[in-house]
Amino acid sequence: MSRATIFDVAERAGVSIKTVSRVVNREPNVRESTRERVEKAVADLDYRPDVSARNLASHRSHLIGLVYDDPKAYDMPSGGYILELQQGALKACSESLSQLLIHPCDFRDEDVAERLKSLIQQTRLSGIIVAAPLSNMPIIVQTIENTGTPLVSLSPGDGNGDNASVTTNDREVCAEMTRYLADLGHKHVAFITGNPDHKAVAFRFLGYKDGLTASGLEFSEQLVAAGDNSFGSGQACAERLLRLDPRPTAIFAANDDMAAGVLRVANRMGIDVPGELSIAGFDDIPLARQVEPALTSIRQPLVRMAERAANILLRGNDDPTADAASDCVPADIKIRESTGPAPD
Amino acid sequence: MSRATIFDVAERAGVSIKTVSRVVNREPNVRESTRERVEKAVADLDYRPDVSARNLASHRSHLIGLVYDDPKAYDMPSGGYILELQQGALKACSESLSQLLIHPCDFRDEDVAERLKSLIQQTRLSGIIVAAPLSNMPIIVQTIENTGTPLVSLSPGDGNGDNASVTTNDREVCAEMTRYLADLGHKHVAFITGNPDHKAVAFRFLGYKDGLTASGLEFSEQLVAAGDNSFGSGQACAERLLRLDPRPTAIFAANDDMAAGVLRVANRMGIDVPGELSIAGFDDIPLARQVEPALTSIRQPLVRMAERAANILLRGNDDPTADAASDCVPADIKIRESTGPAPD
DNA sequence: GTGAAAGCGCTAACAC
DNA sequence: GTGTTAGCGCTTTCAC
Repeated sequence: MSRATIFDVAERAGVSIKTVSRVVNREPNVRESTRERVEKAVADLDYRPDVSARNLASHRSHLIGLVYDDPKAYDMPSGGYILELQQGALKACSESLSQLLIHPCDFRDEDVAERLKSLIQQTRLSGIIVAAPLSNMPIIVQTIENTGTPLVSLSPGDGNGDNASVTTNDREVCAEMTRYLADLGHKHVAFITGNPDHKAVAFRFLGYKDGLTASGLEFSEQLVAAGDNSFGSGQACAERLLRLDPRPTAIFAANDDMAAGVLRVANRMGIDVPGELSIAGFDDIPLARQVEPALTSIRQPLVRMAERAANILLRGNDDPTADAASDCVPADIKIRESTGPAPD
Repeated sequence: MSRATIFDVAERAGVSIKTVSRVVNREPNVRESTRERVEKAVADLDYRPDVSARNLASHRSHLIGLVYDDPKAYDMPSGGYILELQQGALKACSESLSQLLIHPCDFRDEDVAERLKSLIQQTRLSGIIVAAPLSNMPIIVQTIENTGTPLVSLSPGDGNGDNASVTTNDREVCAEMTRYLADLGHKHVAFITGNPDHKAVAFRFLGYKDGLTASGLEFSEQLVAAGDNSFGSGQACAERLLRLDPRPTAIFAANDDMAAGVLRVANRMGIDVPGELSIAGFDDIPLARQVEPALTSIRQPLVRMAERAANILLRGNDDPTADAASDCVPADIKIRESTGPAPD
C-alpha cells in the first residue's frame, strides 16, 4: 500500500498528470467535468501531493520560519509570548497549506548567524518572521537579508529598513493607560522601564510620557525606575519608588513580570492595592490573572500579529484578511483589580 | 548568485557528485585527501545540500513532528510544558541535521485525525513524538500508526502498544514526596487528583498511596479530592479539604496550578503556610517560584525526555546518549518554602 | 482546455 | 575508493 502518486491519479481519472496538477493547485483552465473526475480520483486514492517533490520542482518550500529569542537563555519569563506567536503563525500556515519551522535562537551565541543561514539555505524557507527583541538585532536581520529571504519583523523598534513589519500601538495604548490612571485621580504616577534591548518596550515609556502630558501631569525623573523586564527588577524598582516622598500612588510597569514584583513588595510593605497603590502592567500574561489582586494590564494582539506576518509572507498582497491598517494591530487594556481611585 | 549545487562542488573539487555526496553525508570509503578537497570546495562555494532534493531521492524527510494538545483549547495553563518539549526535541534535531514541525492539536476537533494524516503524508515525516495527554488518545495514536510512521509516546499512561515511549517515574517520585511529608510529622496528608485524561497523572495518585503505605499512614477517601488540573479546581478542592475535621496538615496536589489554588485559599482563610499547612505540587512551573511562599514541587525532566524521544526517532539505536534506563528519566523533588514540619 | 517532455538536486544501486 | 546511471514525484514550458 505505497502512496498514490500523481500518475496514479491521472491514470484513474483518464487525464494527464498536468491536468491533475492543475486541479490540485487550483489553477484555472480546467473544464468543470474534468475537475470533478480528477477530484474523485484524488479522493478515491487518498492522494496527497508529495511536498518534497513539489518543492524541488517549484523552487518554493511552502515552509516559513519563526525566529525568536530562545526562552531558555532567560529563565523563560514569557513563554506565553512565544506560544501565541506560534499559534498565529500556524493558523496562517495551515490555511495556506504550508508548514512552520520554529527556530529559537540565542543571540549571545557565536554561531547564531551560521545556524540561521543553515536553516534558511537547507530548507529554502519561503519567508521568515522575526519576533522582537530579535527584530532589533542587526546581526539577525542582516543575516536573513543577505540570503534574500523575504522577511517580516514583529514589533521592530524602528522601521527596520525596507522590510515589512507588523506592530502594535505600544505608545498610544500606554498613553491611554497613563491617562486612565490620571483620570482616577493619581497625581504621582511612576513608571518602570523595561529591557532596553527590546525597542518596542521603549515606546511604552514614551507613551507614558505622552499620557502624562495629555493629562496635565508633570514628568519627573524621580518617578522613573529602570527595570530589565524581570520579576526581581520589578521588586528592586518598587523598593526604591515606594520609599519616595511623596510616595507615588500608581506604578505602571513596562511588563507584567515587573508589575508582579511591585505587587509582591507592596504586599510585604503592607501597602494596600489598590487602596493605597494602583499597579498596572503590560502583556497580560497568565500570572496577571493569578496574582491577587489581579493585575490591570495591556494585551498585545500577538496571535493576530503573527498571523498577519505569516500571511504577508505566504500570500503576499492578496491576503483577504488584510486591510490598510492591519500591519499595526491595536492592543487592548484589561482593567482588573489592581487599579482604583487615588487615595486622598 | 544562485546557490551552488552538488555538481558545482564536484567540478570544483575535481571529483564526481557521488563522492561529494559521500563526504557531505559522512559516509566511509573516501580517501582522506579527497575528503579534504571536497570539504574545501564545499566551504568555498558555501554549499548546503538542498533538503527537498535529498528528501525526494532518499524517501526520508529529515523532519520529525511534535504533536501536543493545543494549549489554546485550555486557557494555556502550562505553556512551559510545551516549550520544554520543543526545546528538547529541537536540540536532538539540530544535532542530527533535522528539523522539527510542531503540530498542536485539539482532540475535540472533528478533523484532528484528518489534519494529522495530511501533515504526515504531505511532509513524509520520519517520525512523530506524541506528548501526553495526547499519547493516551486512541484516535491520535491509531491515526499515526495507520500511516506507518515511527512513533514515540511521551508519558503514555500504559505501555501504548508496541510503540516506543519515554516516561518519568511519576509514581515513585510521588511516593517519595509523600514520605517526605510523612517524615515531617504530617499524619493527615490530603491529595488532589488531576485530570483523568492525563493517565500519567493517575500514577501520581498511586504514588501518593504507595508513600502513605510506606510511611505507615492509613489511606482515607476523605482526604482525596478530585481536581481537573486547573487553578480553580485546586481552590474548590482546598475549600472542601480545609473544612475537614481533623483538618489535613498537608495537601499534595497532582500539579502546580492546583497547588497554587490551594495556597490562595489558605491565604484567604488565614491559614499559615507552612506553619499550619504544608502544600506540595507537581511540575515546577514558573508560578511555583513566584507565589509566596514558593511551592515545593516536582520537576519532570521534560527537556531530556523530549530529546531522548527525538533521538529514538532520529538515530534509532545508535544514540550515544542512550543507556538502558534512558527511556525512564527520573524526576526531581524541589523543596521550597511551602512545606515544613507538621504543627503539634 | 489539455498533454508531452524536460528538468529540479539529490540518493541508490551497481559498475569499475 | 570512485564514478555512472536511473530515478524520486512533482512543476514548467511550450506545443497542440
